[in-house]
Amino acid sequence: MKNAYRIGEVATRTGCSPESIRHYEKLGLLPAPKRSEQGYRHYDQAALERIGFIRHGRSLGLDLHSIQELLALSDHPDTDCGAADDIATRHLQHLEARIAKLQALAAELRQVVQQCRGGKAADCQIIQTLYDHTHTCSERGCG
Amino acid sequence: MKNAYRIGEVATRTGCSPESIRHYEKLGLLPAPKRSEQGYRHYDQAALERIGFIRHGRSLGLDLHSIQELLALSDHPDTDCGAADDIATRHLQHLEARIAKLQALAAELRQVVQQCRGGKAADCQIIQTLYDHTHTCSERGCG
DNA sequence: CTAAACCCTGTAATCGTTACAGGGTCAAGC
DNA sequence: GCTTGACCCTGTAACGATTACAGGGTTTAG
Repeated sequence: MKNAYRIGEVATRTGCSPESIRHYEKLGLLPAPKRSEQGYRHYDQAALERIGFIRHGRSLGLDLHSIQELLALSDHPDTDCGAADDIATRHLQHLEARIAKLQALAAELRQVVQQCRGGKAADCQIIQTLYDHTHTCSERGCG
Repeated sequence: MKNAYRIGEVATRTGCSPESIRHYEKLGLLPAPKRSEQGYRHYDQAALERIGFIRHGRSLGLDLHSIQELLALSDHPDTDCGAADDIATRHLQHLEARIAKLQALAAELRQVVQQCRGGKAADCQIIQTLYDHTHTCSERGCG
C-alpha cells in the first residue's frame, strides 16, 4: 500500500483516464494534489477512493454536478442525508422517463423498419414515413 | 399556400428553431435557399418538407449524419433502398442496447435509493455505496 | 418616427471526454 | 555519454446538437 501514486498509476487503478482526473480537479471535484519537485501530481489513498466514488457515480449515469453535491455531503458528515436521497431519487426518475421515451422511439422505429420491402428509394416506406409529418413527436406529444 | 417563407415562419411551422435551420444548412442537410434583396432566406414548400423529414428523424433519435444519408437516398430515387433499412435497423439496435443499459442502471440505482434510511451523511448508505468500488460497472462488465 | 420584432453573421456556451501541440522528466539500453 | 520511449505538464480544440449571445441591419405596426 503505497501512499504516493502518479496520475498514470491512478488512471490504471481507477479506470479513469488522466485527462478526466485533471478535468475533475479543474472542476473542483478533486482537491489539488501535492506535487513533486518537477510538478508531477502525487495522489494518496483518499484521492483514489474519491475518484472511485466519481466513477461509480458516472457509471450510474449521474452527472458531475450531482456527484459534486454528493461529495460535498460526504465531506460534511453532519449534514442531513436527505439531500443525497433527493439527488438519487431525482436521477432515478430521470432515468425512468428516458427509458420510457426510448422504448416509445424503438416501438415506432420497429414499425418503420418493418415497412421496408426493398426496392428503390423512390418507393421506400422508411423514407416516405420520415416525410410524413403527421407522425412527428411534436404533434403527438411524445417529446 | 404561399411559396416563400422567411426563416421565422418556417420555424413556427416546423417546430424547428431558426438556429437549427441555419445549422442544417451549414452542415449540408438543407440546400442554400434563395435570398431576398436584403439577404433574408426564402424557403419553399419542398424545403419545409425537408425540414419536417429532418425533425421526424431527430424525434426518432437518429443523428444528423444518418439523416443526411437518408436524405441523400431520397435525393436519388433510383438508389437501392437497402441502405435506408440498414440505417434504421442499426439505429433500432442501438436504441435497444441503450434501453437495456439504462434499465440495468435504474435497477442498481433503485437498490441504492432504498438503502437510505435518513440520518446524517456520515451514515448514508447512498454515499457508502458510491464509495464501494466492488460495485463499479467496470468490474462487473456492464459498461 | 420610433419601438418591437424580425433577420443577418460569427462566436461561444453547454456536457463529459478525448486528442492533440509543444514542452519537460525519467528510466533503460547501447 | 546519448538516445529512445514512456511518462508528465499546460492549454486548446474537437466531438454532437442545440442554444445564446454580440453587433448590426430591416421591416412592420402604432
